[in-house]
Amino acid sequence: MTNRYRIGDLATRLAVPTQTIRYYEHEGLLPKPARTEGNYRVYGIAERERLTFILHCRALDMTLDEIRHLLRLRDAPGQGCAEVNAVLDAHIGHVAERIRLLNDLQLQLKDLRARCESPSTSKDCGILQGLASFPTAQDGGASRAGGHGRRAQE
Amino acid sequence: MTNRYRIGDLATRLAVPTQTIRYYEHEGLLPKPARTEGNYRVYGIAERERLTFILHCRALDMTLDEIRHLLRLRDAPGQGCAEVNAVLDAHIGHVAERIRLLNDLQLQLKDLRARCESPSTSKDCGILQGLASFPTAQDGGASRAGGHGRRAQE
DNA sequence: AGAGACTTTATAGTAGCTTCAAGGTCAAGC
DNA sequence: GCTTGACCTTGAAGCTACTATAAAGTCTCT
Repeated sequence: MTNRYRIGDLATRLAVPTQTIRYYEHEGLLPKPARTEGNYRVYGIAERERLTFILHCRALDMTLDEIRHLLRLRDAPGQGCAEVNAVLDAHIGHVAERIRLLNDLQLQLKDLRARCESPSTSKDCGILQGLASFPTAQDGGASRAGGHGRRAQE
Repeated sequence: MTNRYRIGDLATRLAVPTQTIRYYEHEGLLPKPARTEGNYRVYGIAERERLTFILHCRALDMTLDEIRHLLRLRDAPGQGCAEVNAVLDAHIGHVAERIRLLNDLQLQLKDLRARCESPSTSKDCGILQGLASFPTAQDGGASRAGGHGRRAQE
């Protein structure tokens, strides 16, 4: 029976760092596991499935808060699942919004880039001038709400 | 002549928090400004234009590192501007990649969402089951490199 | 008994801010 | 002169979702 794992086993099997598992425990996404005599964490099938669930959600770019929410719903099997749909729909909405913002952004960037096709000195560079005088995005543009976070580990 | 600002004036005019201006100074994007007798920062037109440049770059979702790079090029007006083009092209590439990842994600999310159109109990919810058993994105999917950072200040 | 792989906890660092705390400065009003 | 309130100062902590490091303890094999 391979249904008892130490943290490293679980980490290897699910291809996630051990620290991340401990972090999820710290954040309350995973319960505090049983311990061996030597104080090592011991996980069973239930925990493995719970972690799999979490990792799938993360792969879909949900925040830990969204995942916490889904886990709570998952832990209440008698409840209706309308709320599950709501969480997912909200997430789909967030992603759609981000895509929209990034597409806007891409248009602006290409527009800017087109200002300097012919090499000149940076004193006369259409791009640098564009960045200095471009109309500030008052409310229609990407503003600073577009979000960052690319380059997680490039 | 309205070409001397205290930090609050500048912040109001460019619609950015004062702390952010101080932060950019700390990060070396803005130079250390002159001070009044009472140790208040004083800004002139040049600083205002520099900050405008920075804010436009941020509105285009560039990182502070990218902006630092562009500012350095801007401060060397005799240099060719091929490097400006390169920075911008790289940034356009980053944004394109993020859009691609998010589109993938959106497909997966909609697929998942389609598993639960009819309301049932969460014990039988197709979405929760899908999240528990979905094939883990080994390397082709969005994985965890897709980046976060949405909801900067929702 | 000792080497090496694994585990434990606690702490600090990442990006780009935002928020807070404790205090100093300045102009107006009484 | 003194107070009120708006503004400014610095420094430190908090946010997300980890990642990395350090110093120590445990386990397994020979």
